[in-house]
Amino acid sequence: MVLSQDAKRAREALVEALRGLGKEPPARLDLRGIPFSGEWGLASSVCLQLSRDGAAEEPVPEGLSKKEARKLVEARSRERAQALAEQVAHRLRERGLFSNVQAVNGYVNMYFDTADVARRLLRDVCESGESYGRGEPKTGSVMIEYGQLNTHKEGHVGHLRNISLGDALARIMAFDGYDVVRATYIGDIGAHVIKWLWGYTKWHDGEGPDDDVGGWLQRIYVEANRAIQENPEYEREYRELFARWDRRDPEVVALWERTRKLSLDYLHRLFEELGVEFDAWFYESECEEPGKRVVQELLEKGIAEVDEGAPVVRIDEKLGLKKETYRTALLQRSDGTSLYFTKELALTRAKFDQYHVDRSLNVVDVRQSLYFQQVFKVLELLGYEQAARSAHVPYEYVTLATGPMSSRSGATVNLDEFARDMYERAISTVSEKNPEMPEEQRLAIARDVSIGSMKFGMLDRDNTKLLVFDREEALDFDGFSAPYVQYAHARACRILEKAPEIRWDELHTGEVSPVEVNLLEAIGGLPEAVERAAREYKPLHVVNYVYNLARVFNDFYRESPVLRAEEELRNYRLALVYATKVTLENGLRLLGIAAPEVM
RNA sequence: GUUCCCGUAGCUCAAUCGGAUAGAGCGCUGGCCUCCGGAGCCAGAGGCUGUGGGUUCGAGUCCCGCCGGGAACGCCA
Repeated sequence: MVLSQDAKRAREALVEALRGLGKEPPARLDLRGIPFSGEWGLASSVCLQLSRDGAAEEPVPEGLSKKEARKLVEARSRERAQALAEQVAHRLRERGLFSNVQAVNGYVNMYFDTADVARRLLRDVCESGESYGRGEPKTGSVMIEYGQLNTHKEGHVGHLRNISLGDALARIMAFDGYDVVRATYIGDIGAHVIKWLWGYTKWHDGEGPDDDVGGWLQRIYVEANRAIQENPEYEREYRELFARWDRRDPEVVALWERTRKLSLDYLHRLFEELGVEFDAWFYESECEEPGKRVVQELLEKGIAEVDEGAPVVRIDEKLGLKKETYRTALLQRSDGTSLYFTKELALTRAKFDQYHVDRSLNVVDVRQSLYFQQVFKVLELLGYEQAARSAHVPYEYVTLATGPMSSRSGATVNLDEFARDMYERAISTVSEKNPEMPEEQRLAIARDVSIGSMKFGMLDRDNTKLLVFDREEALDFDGFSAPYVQYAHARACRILEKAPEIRWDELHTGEVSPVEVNLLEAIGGLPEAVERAAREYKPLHVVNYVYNLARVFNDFYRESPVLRAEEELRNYRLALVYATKVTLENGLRLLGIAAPEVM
C-alpha cells in the first residue's frame, strides 16, 4: 500500500532525527494526516509528547492558583515542543526526504511530493482493482455466527440489524485477510415451536401459508402464545403436546418436519434477497442430545456440580474470583430437559472439533453478554483454548418508538413488509429520475437502492447505540444514506463511460488542487478503514469511510471538470475518477451493498 | 445489591493509540440546472460534549463521584 510505505519512511526519518538530537522516541510514534492544509503529508505530535522532559527544572512561582500554574506549565511545554519540532524539522529538511517540512504548534508536518504520491496511489488502485484495500493474509480461521432466526416465526427488522452487521463483518474480515467461515444457527425447536404446532393443530389444521409466509407463521404463533397464556386449559394441552414431542410421537414429528421445512424455505428466501450466504448451517434441534453429553462430561470431570437437582458451573469459584464476574451458569433444567445453554455448549464445541476453527465470533445482541462469557469460560475450563480467543460481538437491539420489539406479542416490523415499502419507494424515485429507462433496469436499480438503504440504516451507528426504528427516516433516500454513496459511484461511471481510455503510463498530474488532495487522501484510506473495522468488529468505520469518500468526490465533481479539461489534465482526472469508482465499489461491497452504474 | 452500555447542535448520529479549529445528516433560512446527471452542491443560523472532581504538555475520548436513560444477573431464548 502506497500510504503505508510513506508512513514507514516518515516514521524512520523521525526516529533518526530525534535520536540525533539525543531524544529517545516513544515506542508508539504518533503519525496522522495534517488537518486544514490542503496538501499531502503526515504530522506527528511526538515533540509534544517529549516536551515534559525538563519541566521539573523550571519551578512554578509561588502564589499562583492551581489553574494559573497549570496554564503556565502548558505554555512552557508548548514552547519546548515547538523548539524541538523546529530542530527536528531542520534535520528532516537536510535529509531531503520530503518536499517540505514544517514545525507548527509543536507538531512536525512532513509534506510529500503530491504528484508522485498521486501517481503511485492511482496506479496501485488500478492494478489492484477489486482487491484494492485487501489486507495481508492472516493465520488462523474464524467462524462468524449471525442471522440466528427461528423457524415458525417471521423475520423482522430486529433481525435485520443482526444480519447486516454479521454479513458486513464477515465480508470485512475476509477482505482484511482472515480465513472466515460464515455460520448461522436456526432455532427450529423449543417452546415457541411447540406452541406454534399446538395453535396450528387447534385452529389451522390443514392450512397452508399464503404469499406472506412470515406473516402467516407469525399470526399463528402470536395467537397461540396469547391463548396459552390466558387459558390454563390450553396451557395444559400445550404441555401435553410438548410431552408428545419429547416422546417423538410420529404424528408430532411429521408435522414439525413439514412446517419446519416450510419455515426454512422462507428463511432461505429472506437471506437470498438480502444477498447473504452461509458456509455452515446449525440447528438447535441437532444440538440437544450432544449438548446433554457435554453436560455429562462437565459433571464427570468435576467442572460442573449438581445444585437443587440441576447441573451448574460455579465459574467464579472455579476461577478463584472474589468479585461476582461470571457468576454461576445453569447448564440444564433439573428435569433433564435442555436449555439454550445446553445446546450452545454442543454448538460451540462443534465449531472447534468439526470445523476446526481457531475462534468463534457470535454476533448477538448485547443482552446476551453475560451468557456468552459463561459459555466461553465453561468451554475453556473444559480445555478448549479456542474458547479463550472467541468472543461475543454485541450490539444494541432495535426498538420501536412504542417500546422494545416483541415477537411474542406481535409488536414487530415484518421484514418482507419493510422491504416491500422500501422497494416501492425506490421504484417511484428511480422512475421519477429516469422516465425513459426500460422497466427491467428500473426495477434492478430500485432493488439495489432499497436493499442497500435497509442495510445502511442498520450499519450507520455504533454497535453500542440503541436503534429506534423510524419508518419514515428509513425511507428517506437523501443525505447520509446508501443512495448518496451509490449516486457518487453512478456519477463516476457516467464520466468514465463518456471518456477515452485512460493512459496509465502517462499520468501527468501537474498541480494537484486541494479538493484533489482530499480525494486522493480519501481513496488512500480504504486499507486502514478495513483494518480498523475488522480489528474492532465495527462495520461503521467502513460506512463512515465510503460516505466521506463520496462526499469528497462530490466536491471534486463540482470543482474539477474532467471531460472538458485539456488532454493531459483530463487523463489524470479520469484516473482519479476511475480510482474513486473502484474504491467506492469495494467499500460498498464490504457492506453488502451493490454499486449500480446507473441510477 | 452486583455488573455492563449510553448521554455531543432542536432531532438522529460521527469524531484514529488521548493530539492542532468537535464534524455530518434531518429540520430551518437564503442561493445554484446554457455547465461531466440536482438522489447533488453552496452559504447561514445552531455546541460550557449531562454534571463535579482527578490524571496529562494536551481530555468528547482515560480514572472516581453524582444525575438521567437502557440492559443483564439459576430452571426464558
